[in-house]
Amino acid sequence: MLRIGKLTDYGVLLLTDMAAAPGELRSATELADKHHLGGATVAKVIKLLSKAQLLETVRGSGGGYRLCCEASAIRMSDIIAALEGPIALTECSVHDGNCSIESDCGVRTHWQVINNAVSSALNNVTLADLVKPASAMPQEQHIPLTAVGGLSRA
Amino acid sequence: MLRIGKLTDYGVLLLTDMAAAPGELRSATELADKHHLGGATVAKVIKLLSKAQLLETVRGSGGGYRLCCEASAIRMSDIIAALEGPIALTECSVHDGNCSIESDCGVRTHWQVINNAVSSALNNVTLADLVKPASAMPQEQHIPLTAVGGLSRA
DNA sequence: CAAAATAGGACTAAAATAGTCCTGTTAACT
DNA sequence: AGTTAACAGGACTATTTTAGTCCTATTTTG
Repeated sequence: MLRIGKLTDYGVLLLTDMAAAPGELRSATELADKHHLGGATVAKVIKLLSKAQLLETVRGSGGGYRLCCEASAIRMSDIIAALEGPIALTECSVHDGNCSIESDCGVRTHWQVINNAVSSALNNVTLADLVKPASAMPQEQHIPLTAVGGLSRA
Repeated sequence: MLRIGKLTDYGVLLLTDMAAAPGELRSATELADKHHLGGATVAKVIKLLSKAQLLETVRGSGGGYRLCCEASAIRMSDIIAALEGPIALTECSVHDGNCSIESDCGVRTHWQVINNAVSSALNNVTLADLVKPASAMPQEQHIPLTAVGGLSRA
């Protein structure tokens, strides 16, 4: 299973919630209560999102968080990058060098191809798409490879 | 980092190697030596690929493995599924039910959207694409979301 | 100055992954 | 027939990653 961490899952949940009431401030505890998640955990997730500037924060009593911008401007790839680090399927695609089998590997460049395909997919789904009813989403369709490549790390 | 396991990495390496000399039989130890990987580890990876029928196997002395079919018929999604199980980013997209926050979640359906985007990308990269020189791969290109959806679990 | 928030980092516990090993089966070769 | 080279399958262990918690500092309102 090509896996994404739970924290990212929570992150998407929280962001989706916030996107539903744009501009409103939400405190971490408020969100934790609402979604039945641990307060500390929510705080952790939200701090990461905030550090990545996907959220605007207001400090001090009465403060909280809100989306940095329109839901349509927040891409899935941004969210994942914020919570799991750079989108890369393998080590060698993130920092190019020193894997043990590097010398004869020759596959490294090819992982880039795959990474690009995935990044590209993730760049094209935004928070706004998640808020829309799922029925509005398109169905299966073959994408020729020539339309898939690209994107080194936007 | 949206991560794929090391075993999958090895798997791609081994398959790529085999794709370069189609039809030739390779033993697990031979492959391990060639790529400086542990014999037991290679055996494990290769047995998984074989169980998923991406490889044909010949048992007994002098036996070994070879690709089940043309490189262009082996999709990245097949390889990942063989080595990591069904392609799904979150638990709840694989077996629908019983996550702790299920009741108010409402995001579950949306993960499907994301899964589909990723699956689709992975369905459109084959072993043959990895064997080709990377320069032959297409560059960045915007894919409208309407072209991305689909694919419930091919 | 007290209370309600966020900021940031350190620590612990739990889960997933990688790696190893063992025992059984199949087939070639002598 | 016996020995050897290979695959099949599963169990186990160690390592690494991830999740979750907690503590201390800072900011701002009332």
